[in-house]
Amino acid sequence: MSRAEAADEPGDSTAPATPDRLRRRASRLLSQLTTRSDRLINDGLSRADARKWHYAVLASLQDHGSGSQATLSGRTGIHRSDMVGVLNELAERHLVERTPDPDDQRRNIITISTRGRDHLIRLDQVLDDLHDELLAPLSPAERDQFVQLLTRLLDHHTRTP
Amino acid sequence: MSRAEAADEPGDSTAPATPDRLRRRASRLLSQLTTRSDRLINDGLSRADARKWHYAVLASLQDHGSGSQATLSGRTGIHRSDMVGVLNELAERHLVERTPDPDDQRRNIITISTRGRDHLIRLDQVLDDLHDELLAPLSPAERDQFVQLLTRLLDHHTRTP
DNA sequence: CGCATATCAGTATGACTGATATAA
DNA sequence: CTTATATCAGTCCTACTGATATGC
Repeated sequence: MSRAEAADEPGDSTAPATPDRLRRRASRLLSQLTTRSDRLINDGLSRADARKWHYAVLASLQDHGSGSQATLSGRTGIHRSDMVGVLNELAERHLVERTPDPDDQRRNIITISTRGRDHLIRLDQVLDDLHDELLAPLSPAERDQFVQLLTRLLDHHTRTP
Repeated sequence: MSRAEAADEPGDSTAPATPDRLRRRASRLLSQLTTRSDRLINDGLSRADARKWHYAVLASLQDHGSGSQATLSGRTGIHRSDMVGVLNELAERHLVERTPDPDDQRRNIITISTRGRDHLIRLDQVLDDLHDELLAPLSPAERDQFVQLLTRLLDHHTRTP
């Protein structure tokens, strides 16, 4: 708890209260890091003819089974109105199938195809490598803790909007 | 519930090693958390007639002294072409002054005003509260570690693009 | 000349809003 | 009549690109 900057003079010429206060703001660190993270991931995935949304949908289908577009929207965090376009791209590549739900004519049931499963395996490998690059400076234990902290924060702000 | 989301029992042979692999990807956690963090910060700052860029520029001026727009751009991470508009907003509010550099006619020297210093103090208080909300689920020690991990990652990716 | 600076116009992206048709 | 779903059109924000005028 020893903060070496307890005494600062606001009217003084050049005496910062905290050295580099900008660099300590979690919100700024988050958004700047995310900008770079997103670029890294997007570039890497585009080399595999994919986007991060593709991965999210395919992984969700694989891990939690088929579902309507609204269901997938909730699972992946992709907005309902953006889901249409993502599924169009996935269907074009024959990675998912979109069939009308016989029980509810408003819904489509989205199913992952065999090709989709294969693709997902590749994307998981690509993402493993990319995350290795993203988290390069951290030890395995630190990576775990980082993910854990992020998860707790996100959960908190997801349930408490 | 309809039977559309029924196949979510991972009892088959291809059960995922980690349940919910989507939720473990640091890149996804980062971008989703940043979305919420940005919204929190933007909303809070807009109630104080400010944006996060305003804070970045004012804090940079206060902590590192006056400088050209290009200098500020480097310090704050705000893109050169966006700096113009930010400084227009700050100058409108008389929080900074933009004077031509006598030594180099291409440059403007940006200086924080007394009013700007006062405003910065307010913004720092606002941001303290907002970060308290942002980091609510974490203990003080965890917040420090979170900031530390983010800093190391960002530094790595800033110096190694 | 090449280079840096400030400025402006425009792009690409992502999250989102609002409206609509359809069906429950 | 109200709600849910899928879809479409368009908004707002942010980071960025490219071009230009000017001065070093």
